[in-house]
Amino acid sequence: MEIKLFNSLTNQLETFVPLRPGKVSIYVCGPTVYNDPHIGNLRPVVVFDVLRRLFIHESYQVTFVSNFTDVDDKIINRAVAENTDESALAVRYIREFNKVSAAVNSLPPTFSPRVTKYIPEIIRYIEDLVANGAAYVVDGDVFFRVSSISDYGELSKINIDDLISGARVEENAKKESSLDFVLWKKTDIGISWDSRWSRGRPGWHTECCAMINSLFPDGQIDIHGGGFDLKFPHHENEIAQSKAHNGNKIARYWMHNGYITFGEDKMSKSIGNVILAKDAIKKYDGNIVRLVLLGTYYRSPLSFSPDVMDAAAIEYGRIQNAISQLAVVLQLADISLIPFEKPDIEPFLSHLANDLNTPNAITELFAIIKKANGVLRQKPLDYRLIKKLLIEALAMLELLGLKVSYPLLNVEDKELYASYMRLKSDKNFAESDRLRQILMTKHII
RNA sequence: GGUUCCUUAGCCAAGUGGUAAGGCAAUUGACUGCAACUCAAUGAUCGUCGGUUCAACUCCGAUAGGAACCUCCA
Repeated sequence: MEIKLFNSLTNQLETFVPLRPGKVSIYVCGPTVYNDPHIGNLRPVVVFDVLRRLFIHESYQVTFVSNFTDVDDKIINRAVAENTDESALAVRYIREFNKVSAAVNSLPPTFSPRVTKYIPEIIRYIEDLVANGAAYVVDGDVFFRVSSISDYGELSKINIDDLISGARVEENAKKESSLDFVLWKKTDIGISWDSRWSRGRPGWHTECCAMINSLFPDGQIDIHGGGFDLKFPHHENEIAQSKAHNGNKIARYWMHNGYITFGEDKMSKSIGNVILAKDAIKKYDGNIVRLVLLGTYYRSPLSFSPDVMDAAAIEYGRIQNAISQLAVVLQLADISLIPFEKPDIEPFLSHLANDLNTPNAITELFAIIKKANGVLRQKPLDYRLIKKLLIEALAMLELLGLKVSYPLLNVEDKELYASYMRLKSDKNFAESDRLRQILMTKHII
């Protein structure tokens, strides 16, 4: 199936064509690990996981990379404040991030590189840039020379002159131009490494370049993803460095997910209106959080509120309930749950393939659920149809990454169910209600 | 100051130049021994004002309101 993606670089919907046939490389900018992740951090985790699942379904061999930024001022400051070291702090929040990612059923990345493990690669990358004139050294700091490349601003669509005139940035006297950004920062505070320029640490923008350059041929990938806020300056600067270093734009397709808002405001650590991922998952459920995150087109802002969560909880319950009933009915009739044919989920897939339109895809899922609930009430049960619907629904849920469970009945369960039905038709309601309670506890009805 | 984007029923949220998906809530029915589950029906002319067009929510312009980026941030 043809997969169309909205490319932020061209601002157009484009048909996906891989760099290498049958393979897809996806790199998603991961978190700076200085704090508990909030639900906004989870949006790219879920969105790009669905993209990955779509590619897997379409028989691509997917390499999925998401990094951890474990060198950063915030980490250093926090480590100092907590009287611990950066590494311990980073490890703690990496673990926390992995935990909530797993809780929303996102597949673990193929690679999860950490900046601290790529220092030699980063230094080498910067050395290359200095060597070819794209970077310059001033007093132990290294800056990227934006004027050395063409079309700076092509991703964020920012006009360089406007950027310079409208800059709120405090001018750094060391830089040749206010557009130039730091690649290596001389420092005597916090974690640092030796380089030929100074003892210091890398700037933020080089890590992704160095990692991608190390992990992929020609330092080029198919899809680079992340939040909208990374477009500028982070991704713009990645493109700039890669142009200077490898002569390419690092990625063919750039995808940016929208923010999660709370009320009208962006949910942000600096505003302090965040809902932590672990709290949302604890209060509701990873599946429900995931359903909320997929209920809105990934490029649109998503408003998060208790109302939205409650609605999703009900929706998820309905999905779960229908799946469970379908599976039980089949088992009571001793029909295998193993698929007899490939599920036909064409409309669902085409919605996903249309730039990951998960809201419309979910609508297809609801259509199946509604149909199933009707079929389950028909008098002579149409087992073939029931099985077909179950298999289709499960295939959709797998692509969305939503987990549902259904009971597996043993002989005892089936006998219990039969007794329940017999007592009920005998109008022995006292006893049938007792069995019903047991069956309900086992989630069989 | 510069740039980009958004505005669809009570809430969430898709969408196409030809008279608006879906979900939650609500109301009314149906099913039912009771309950749970479930099903059906009912609601918006798409911020406002103009323009283009045979036809616009969907294109263009203006206006109001909101948001984001330009500084660490998914």
